[in-house]
Amino acid sequence: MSNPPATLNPAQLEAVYFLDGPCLVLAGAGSGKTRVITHKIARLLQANYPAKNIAAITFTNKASQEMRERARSLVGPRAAKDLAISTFHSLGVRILREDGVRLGLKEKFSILDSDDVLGVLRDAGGTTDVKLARHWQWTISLWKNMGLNSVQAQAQAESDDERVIARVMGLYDERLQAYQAVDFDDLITLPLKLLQTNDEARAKWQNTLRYVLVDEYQDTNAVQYELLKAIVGGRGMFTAVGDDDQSIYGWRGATIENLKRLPTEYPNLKVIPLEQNYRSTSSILRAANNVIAANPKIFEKKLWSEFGEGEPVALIESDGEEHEAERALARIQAVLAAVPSTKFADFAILYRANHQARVFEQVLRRAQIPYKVSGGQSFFDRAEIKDLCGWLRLIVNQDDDPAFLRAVTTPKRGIGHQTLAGLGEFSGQWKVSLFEALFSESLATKLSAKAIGSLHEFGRFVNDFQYRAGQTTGSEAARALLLEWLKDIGYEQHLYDGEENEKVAAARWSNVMDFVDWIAKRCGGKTSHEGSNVVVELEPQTVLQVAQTISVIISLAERGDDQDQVVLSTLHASKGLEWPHVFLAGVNEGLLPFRSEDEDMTPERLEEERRLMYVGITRARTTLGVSTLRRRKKGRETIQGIPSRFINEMKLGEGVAKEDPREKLKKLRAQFAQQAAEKAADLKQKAR
DNA sequence: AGCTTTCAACTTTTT
DNA sequence: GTTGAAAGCT
Repeated sequence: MSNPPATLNPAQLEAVYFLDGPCLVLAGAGSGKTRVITHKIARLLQANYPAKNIAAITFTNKASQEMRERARSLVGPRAAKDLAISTFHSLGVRILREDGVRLGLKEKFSILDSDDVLGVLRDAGGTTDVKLARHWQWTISLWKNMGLNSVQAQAQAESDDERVIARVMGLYDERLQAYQAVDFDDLITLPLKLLQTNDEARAKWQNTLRYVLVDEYQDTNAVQYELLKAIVGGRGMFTAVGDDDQSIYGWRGATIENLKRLPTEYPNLKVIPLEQNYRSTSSILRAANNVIAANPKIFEKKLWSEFGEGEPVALIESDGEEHEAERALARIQAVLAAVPSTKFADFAILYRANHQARVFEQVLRRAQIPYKVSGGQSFFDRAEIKDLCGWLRLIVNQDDDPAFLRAVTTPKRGIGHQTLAGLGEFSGQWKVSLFEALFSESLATKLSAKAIGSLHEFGRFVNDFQYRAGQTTGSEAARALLLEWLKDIGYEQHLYDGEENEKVAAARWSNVMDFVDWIAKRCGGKTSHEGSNVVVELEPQTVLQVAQTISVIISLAERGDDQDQVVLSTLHASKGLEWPHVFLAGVNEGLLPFRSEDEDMTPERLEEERRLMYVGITRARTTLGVSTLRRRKKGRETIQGIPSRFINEMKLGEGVAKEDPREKLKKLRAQFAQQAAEKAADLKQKAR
């Protein structure tokens, strides 16, 4: 993290060196948990664990990449290569690719993303209502994450609504099975089922993943817990790293029970709290500790740091959203003016709900300050763009089954789920991709001549498009080809058919046109300006070549980490990140803690909201502004704003040790010097 | 009844 | 700034 200590502190050392049994590391915010995990990996290697038998499991790909990177720099590329560092889901993929056959899954099963799932659900449940289908999707996902199958869900359903969903869930799962496809939740539940029912497989994986480290353990849900237990077995050789105070995903199935039950299920569990913080000043940590003290504790823990008192946490009261945004801007500009080494990227504005970003965007734009809104839907996440990317993926790789499923059904071309189920069954049997299966002679035993005719027509169309895409270069020719293709598949019509609102459909079509331009531009041979300052030299390319690099370009475009921008983010999305200067917006009753009209506030909900506040506070390194509104808008009305109870809980007035102002200045200077040094080191690393 | 217009409300999200 | 729902209009 920010200020890595030269050596490990005593608690970290204990956590790293304890290899004798189950271990729970309670890693407070900014306490160097990734450091502990990577050092523990190094220690395990030293203790003669082969790299391939050490598993480190994270939740996000980003965390996983970072972990691998840091492990590599610690133990060297050779050893790091074999480490089983992955997310829960990619571990699930690995298990299913190797052993899914035992559950009747072909080796090259497809993984549906949540858009694909929505499509299957609408189809299986016989609805065009996207909102309803989303509701189903959400509920089914929660059930799967609680470890229920459709039969069990039916049994525990408490309302007609739930009974309907349980029935749809049954149809949905049947359909996935027929397509040889799984959804994200299956990536956990199916490996679990495998390990629970198949002794051979269990023995194999227990032997492969001999030591397991789990990051963000407080975010695990019921099935993830069971999966871990199945892997770890009775030996209990694992280290769980987490922080009960940062558990903010209860609403999506994560359960803090997983932390509570650990000491009971593993009586010899070693619990090690990491309380020294390497991120924030004492005044920030005191506010954080004070807030979280109001929550009931499972394990005692209190953060402290050696950075000195620092700036007091500022309480900012404003008259409304616009005023608040201006105050935030003023704070940013004040620091930028006072400390020349400060970058835009040193600032974050955090809020409870996405819609709060808008006002800040306006104000920052007006002030010409670059910013990025994290978590906002990217251009490439739009349904219409994903549709087209699906097609392009298919011409790049005909064996890409999810792409096949998406392309063959958008727009509808008389190939329904019966036909696809037959094709899926066949491809599962003969272990070929859906596309390969399509031209097989023996398909006739399964499907009607009409169905086969439609499939062949589709196959020929894909082949033809693929051939021409491989021949076409230059912007104009590429554009012409793409437009002709869109016309052939009737995509514009498809958009207008699928959308009640004509304006929305028109907006979608305009996105499609942007996408076509975007690809066509890349087929030309000119120099192009990508973003604001990066210049890319482009050789003339065929459409197919561009399609091949599309995923790489997208992931590059989506990252944009390296740009110097103020960050606007939800509190949820900010977890795990840090900034020198943080502004917490809209800290009002009703917003944070959030209160919904139709659900009453249980103590548990309030506690999770409090943890959210705690997460927000602990993102800040040097300065923290907590902002509350005296008046706020609710719909068209302006209502009185009540400061959040969390503000009182921070006890901002108390415990400020009076410090010699000269001493304070010295410390601030030292901190800025450190920042500058880090930046220099950072630049140096980038230069390499 | 089916259409348009008006009005209020607006969680959190990864794989 | 968008979206769903309810009221109002033909």
